[in-house]
Amino acid sequence: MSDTHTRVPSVLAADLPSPVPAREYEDCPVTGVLRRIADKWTVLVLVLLGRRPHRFNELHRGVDGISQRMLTRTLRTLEDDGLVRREVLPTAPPSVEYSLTALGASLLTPLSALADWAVAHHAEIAAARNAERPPRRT
Amino acid sequence: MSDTHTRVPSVLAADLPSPVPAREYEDCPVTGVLRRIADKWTVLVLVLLGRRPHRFNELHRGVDGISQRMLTRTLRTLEDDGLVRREVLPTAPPSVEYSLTALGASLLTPLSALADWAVAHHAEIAAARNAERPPRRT
DNA sequence: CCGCATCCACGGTGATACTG
DNA sequence: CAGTATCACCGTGGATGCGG
Repeated sequence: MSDTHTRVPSVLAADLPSPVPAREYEDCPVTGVLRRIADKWTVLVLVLLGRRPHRFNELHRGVDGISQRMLTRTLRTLEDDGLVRREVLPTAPPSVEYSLTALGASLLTPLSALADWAVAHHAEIAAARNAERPPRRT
Repeated sequence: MSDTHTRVPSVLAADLPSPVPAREYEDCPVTGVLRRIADKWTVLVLVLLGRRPHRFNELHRGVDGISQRMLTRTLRTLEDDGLVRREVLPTAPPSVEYSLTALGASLLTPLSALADWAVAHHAEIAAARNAERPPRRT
């Protein structure tokens, strides 16, 4: 594996000029969306909601280790971004159901592609990370 | 758009039991890889290197706004994870060339899927974010 | 049951200056 | 040219307790 700077399909190779002007990366949808979902809990919540709607404490129990604060924050941000829908059910006491919007559901597909890559290659990354570094020659 | 918790293909829906045990998300390759590449500059550097190899200052000029410090850090981490290869060229003065490894190049494909989604939907996210919030009824 | 407020620790990021 | 070193800021996230 030596010459691997292949032509990349899709927007990754197509969109960015070089030098990259400031707006191209500050407003970069790719980086923006990535940072949006790359926090500690968002992906897991999306995955659970991708299976079926959940109530708040159901998610709280389902995502082991998450605090109420972070679950609330995560759900609120997902709701604000239109990825998750919040519905107050007329029960007693009131319960709240969270489910994916169409937008949120559509995100799961490309997320799956990245997930597959991660599952397939994370061991290689871990191996490379643990390998000895050659001395920093300049 | 009301009932959108469709069956999700791939590992996203398949792998995680509910309740999710701690190890399933702490070591979660998906979240791990996401957090790995979701910093401010990594994607942009990967994109530029996906087109062709670059020298250090070439990248520094190519990614407008990045500091020397962050470029060094980004490249070092990418190198440590086996996504980028660093080669010292026997010129005078010595120059250093960075290029993608096969692993790094393979990441660009799923990244493109997410990028396409981001390009297609980031406006909807922005619109939802700017919309008025209904009052928080409980 | 659901969510918010407060306090606090940590890491990512930036500005600047220095070095082989 | 290709980095290192130092200082400082701020957003993320964890713990705990209160409120509707």
